[in-house]
Amino acid sequence: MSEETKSLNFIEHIIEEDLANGLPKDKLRFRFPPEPNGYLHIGHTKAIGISFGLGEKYNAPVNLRFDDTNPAKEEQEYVDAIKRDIEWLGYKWENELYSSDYFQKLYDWALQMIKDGKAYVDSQSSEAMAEQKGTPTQVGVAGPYRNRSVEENLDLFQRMKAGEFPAGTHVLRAKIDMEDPNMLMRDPIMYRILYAHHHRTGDEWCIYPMYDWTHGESDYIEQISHSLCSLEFKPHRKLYDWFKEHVYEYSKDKLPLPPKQHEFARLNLSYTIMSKRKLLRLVEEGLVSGWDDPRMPTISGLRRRGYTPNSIRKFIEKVGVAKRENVIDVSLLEFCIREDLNKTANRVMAVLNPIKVVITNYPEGKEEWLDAENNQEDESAGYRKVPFSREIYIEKEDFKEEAGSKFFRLKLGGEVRLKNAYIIKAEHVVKAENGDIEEIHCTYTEDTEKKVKGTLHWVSIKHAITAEIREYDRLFSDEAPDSHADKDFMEFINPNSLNIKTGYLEPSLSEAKVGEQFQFQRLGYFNVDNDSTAEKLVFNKTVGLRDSWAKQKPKSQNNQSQQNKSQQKRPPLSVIQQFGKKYTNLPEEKRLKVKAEIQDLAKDVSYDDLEPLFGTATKKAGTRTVVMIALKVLLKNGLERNDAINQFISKAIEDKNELLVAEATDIF
RNA sequence: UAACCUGUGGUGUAAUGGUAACACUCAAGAUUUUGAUUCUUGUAUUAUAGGUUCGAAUCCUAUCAGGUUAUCCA
Repeated sequence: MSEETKSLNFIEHIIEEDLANGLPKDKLRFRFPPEPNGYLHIGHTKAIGISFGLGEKYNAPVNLRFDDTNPAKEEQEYVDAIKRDIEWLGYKWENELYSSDYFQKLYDWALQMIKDGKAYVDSQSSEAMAEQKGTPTQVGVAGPYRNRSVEENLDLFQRMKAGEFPAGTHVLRAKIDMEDPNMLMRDPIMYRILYAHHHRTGDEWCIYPMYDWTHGESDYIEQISHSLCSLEFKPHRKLYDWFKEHVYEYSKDKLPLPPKQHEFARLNLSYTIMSKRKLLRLVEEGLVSGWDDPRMPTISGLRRRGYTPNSIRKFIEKVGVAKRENVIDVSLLEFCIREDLNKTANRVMAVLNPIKVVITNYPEGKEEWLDAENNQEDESAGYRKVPFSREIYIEKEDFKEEAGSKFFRLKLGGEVRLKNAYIIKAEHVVKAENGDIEEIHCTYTEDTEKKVKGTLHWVSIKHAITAEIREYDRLFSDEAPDSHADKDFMEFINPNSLNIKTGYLEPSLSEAKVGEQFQFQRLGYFNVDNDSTAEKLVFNKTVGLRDSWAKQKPKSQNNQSQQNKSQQKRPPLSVIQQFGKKYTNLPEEKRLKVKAEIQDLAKDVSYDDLEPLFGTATKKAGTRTVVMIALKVLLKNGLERNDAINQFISKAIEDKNELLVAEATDIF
């Protein structure tokens, strides 16, 4: 029910308006139209989420339509993968459809267009046509075949279909306007000859319709009410509408609803690439193990990495829908998966960088099976037993011989709690000749009520099982790897995006099944990879836990430089101007604070920069006031008065705003 | 330098002429047998300049910035 109070995005506004203007609700129909030439990635999820989400919201059908008009690139493998991914995300399509189902209909309409003089066969080379097309700043010119007779066009087009011509010799073009400022309107190609085997129609056709001719008409045939796509199709809209208006004239009796296209900004994720072509390159050049490599932004990659459908849908919901370019921070995706897994994943203990701890006052050979809560966020998750013994592993970085009071973990002479077990105290260390610590000798107490600051996870060495642990880092070291005109995105590949190690896990994990998800306590969320076998467990690290301790350590270099950057970014005067906008509305206490800040900033402002602001509109009293404050500082620092200054001040004294008058009088 | 689109905290999204809000990030604190979770608090925003209006993020004009468009791809 909280849905009702949620604000609408611009597409929902459009739909609401259409409904208000008389579109019956049962005419609402959407579609998701992938080309089966690659795997779906997180960017597609946005488009999927929008169209299928709208379907769910309005209880309207959503078609899954494969835009399969280019047999050279498309394969059944991709159709299967796309269906699997959409299903996995939890969406249900009304009909599974293919643009290739409409080839005959499209062909019939094309014949009609030719008869109406709206299309013609061109027989030039693609180079010649490109030349005639002009450029964005220069209009195109008509080619020599533009005015062929209807009979000739009809004859040629039918013979194109019959396979009488080699590929590339003729095309069918819409006859629109070679001078249109929108280049897509300069007689776009509708059909080309292609002798390729189509994954559905086989060798039935040797002419294939182009995207613009196919896509909109497929929407129309399916009676899609709102055809939603990403921003780069905006210029296509004019052509979409042109085709639509013509076929509508031919078929309005049977197909009464002309669809409308609307465009939204597609999703970009920081530190990743979204282009299918580029993702394919990563696969083909072996930089990743496949389309479902856990580092890939593909849906299959995210699935294997341990992302849940829930978390991805939540992410898309949070990202929103609008028309401006955007780059979403990966931290939002990480937040969504943590939020989901925090509620559902059972907690277990695993040590990834082990160091041996010997509990000297615990009897040799003794073992205890202690109770451990599976998930404190979920009471129904229950308890399990974990074995404890004299020798355990803890993480290397959980121990320091000496450390300050901010280090809550184990140090010599210090006490720490072992999760689900006892409290131990580090007595001394055993070192190898090279100085490396080999063992930490501790004593334990059974008084677990005692208050200690730190709690560590651990595993009993005798009982531990081993597993391969795959830890991932971002695939690219650059925030926007494919946005550099002068550099190939491959230059930004992070060589350390995969780190494989052996982990020591509590024995309950020997039962873990492929796909099962856990929280390795204090480390992160992990799932069992497909590569796991009965002999060898393999885990993927889905995402780490938030770690405010890790953040503290590199503070000195990291944070400061970041802060400096943001401070340097804006010149002092523009900061002052910003203050000016709200200055007159601030509560007094805050205003004084701001004023002091302005006075401080004004020291770095030159008169030449300030003077233009004397001309600020009369009604913008706030800006004039802060300029006055800044001016005062400049005068105090030795600036000579001139006519412009005097005029500015005397005009201010006559103002109706008291703050401005006060500042001006003060200076006067 | 043609046409079209877009400019709201660091990031993303609301507010549809009437108190600029929500989420993530970041920071501080409380709780905690995970330095997690949870809770509280905080920093920070309408690209610029004019105009219309009692009142502008919203409408108008200009400027600036970014993006898109020239495959027989989709």
